[in-house]
Amino acid sequence: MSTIETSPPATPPTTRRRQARATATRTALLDAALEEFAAHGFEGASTRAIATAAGTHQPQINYHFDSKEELWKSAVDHLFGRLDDAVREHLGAADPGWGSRAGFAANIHAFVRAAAGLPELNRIMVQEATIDSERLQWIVERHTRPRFELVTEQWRRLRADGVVADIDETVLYYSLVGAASLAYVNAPEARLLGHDTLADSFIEAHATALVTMFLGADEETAR
Amino acid sequence: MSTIETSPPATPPTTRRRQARATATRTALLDAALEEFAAHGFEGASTRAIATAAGTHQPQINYHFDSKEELWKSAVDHLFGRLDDAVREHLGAADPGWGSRAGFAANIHAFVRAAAGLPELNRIMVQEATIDSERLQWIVERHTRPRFELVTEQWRRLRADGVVADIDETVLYYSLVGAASLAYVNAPEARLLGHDTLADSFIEAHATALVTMFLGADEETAR
DNA sequence: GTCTATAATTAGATAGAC
DNA sequence: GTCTATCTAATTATAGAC
Repeated sequence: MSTIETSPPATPPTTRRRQARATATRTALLDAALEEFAAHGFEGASTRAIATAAGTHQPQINYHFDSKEELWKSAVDHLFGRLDDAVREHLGAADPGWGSRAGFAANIHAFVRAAAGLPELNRIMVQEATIDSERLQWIVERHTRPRFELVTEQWRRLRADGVVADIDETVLYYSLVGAASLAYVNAPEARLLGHDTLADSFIEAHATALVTMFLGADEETAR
Repeated sequence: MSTIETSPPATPPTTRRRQARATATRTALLDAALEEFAAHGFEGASTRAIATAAGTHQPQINYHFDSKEELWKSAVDHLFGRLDDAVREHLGAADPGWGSRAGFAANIHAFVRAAAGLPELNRIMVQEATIDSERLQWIVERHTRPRFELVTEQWRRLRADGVVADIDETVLYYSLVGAASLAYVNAPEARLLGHDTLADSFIEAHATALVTMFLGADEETAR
């Protein structure tokens, strides 16, 4: 029927436009919240400042997210989604998986580049992980634990097969994540020291160096 | 003269006791401030909570330190002093210096152990380094830059001599500091994941692993 | 759904008694 | 030097007009 291309009488254009506007407000609030939470921590961030940065007013936060805490959770979920997207993008179509030295190396490379592009993620993580709280418990069960289990499990296998160095998997996890993220978490500090850690040349040198240090020289290449 | 062992008339015991009490209050406030600032960041920390944790009242902070900002600076100075003490202690009497592989290794080992014992230090650093501010500029010029210059200068020399891997010194600095500190900064998170990163066994395995990864296997030992 | 106005709480800092 | 009481400003959340 030809009524398909006309707007349904039950939902007039004004409603649709209002919904689109509401979605835009929500998105703007999420983006602004990420920056504020990353810069000042949950308790130090101001909902007024977030709303102003999003170009709207402070009560909109309670309308769209109920509370400051729910806004934070939504922002963190959104951020981990972007991390997964970025890692997948950097891995490319031919994802080699984690089960070999080359696969683990590709994932380190992709994670370093993703971490550089999303400094807010590790800034929020490091600010929340310093003290036990309901928020930390929420983020650990929802986001950290699955990733921790994946990396440590794969390292354990490679280690058992003698492919990588004889290093405890928890030691490996925190050393690797710390080595991969601090240069971007502390980018403002590095800039004051005279170094641009967000430059492509730094990121590439960093990723390559980490693969060499954590996995050793590639014997395939050495032959 | 025998008057030496009697208390001087100009400074009666009550004054001395009051001064001792004041020093105790100052110290208690500094210790409490370190925990609060490390846990919640500068803006999230409450001077009321700090005073209560120190067993005194909130106006004492303004009396002893003028402002919240001055309290923070005093706490950070105190903390870096403790870091230097801890590193010196872990190095022991026979400090080999930085100028050789063994010396660099000894300093990595000592820094890991010191970082594990002072998690507040890297927590405060990572919270301040995420955004440019007057506090960040203060801490960089006063504490970070001298340490950054020392480490990168020594690495540059060892690298030029072919003693260590061909890795940029800024890449090395942030990878090393990040790898050495995250397990202790994020100790509450690790505990929720079921791992005690503050245990001696973890610290020792961690320090040994970092030396191997960043400096390669010791050829002296390999012979 | 968005706005203004405001309630209720908490923040850092100050005044003044002792 | 330490305390109680309080000031001013900022916080999150809510009420109600439009």
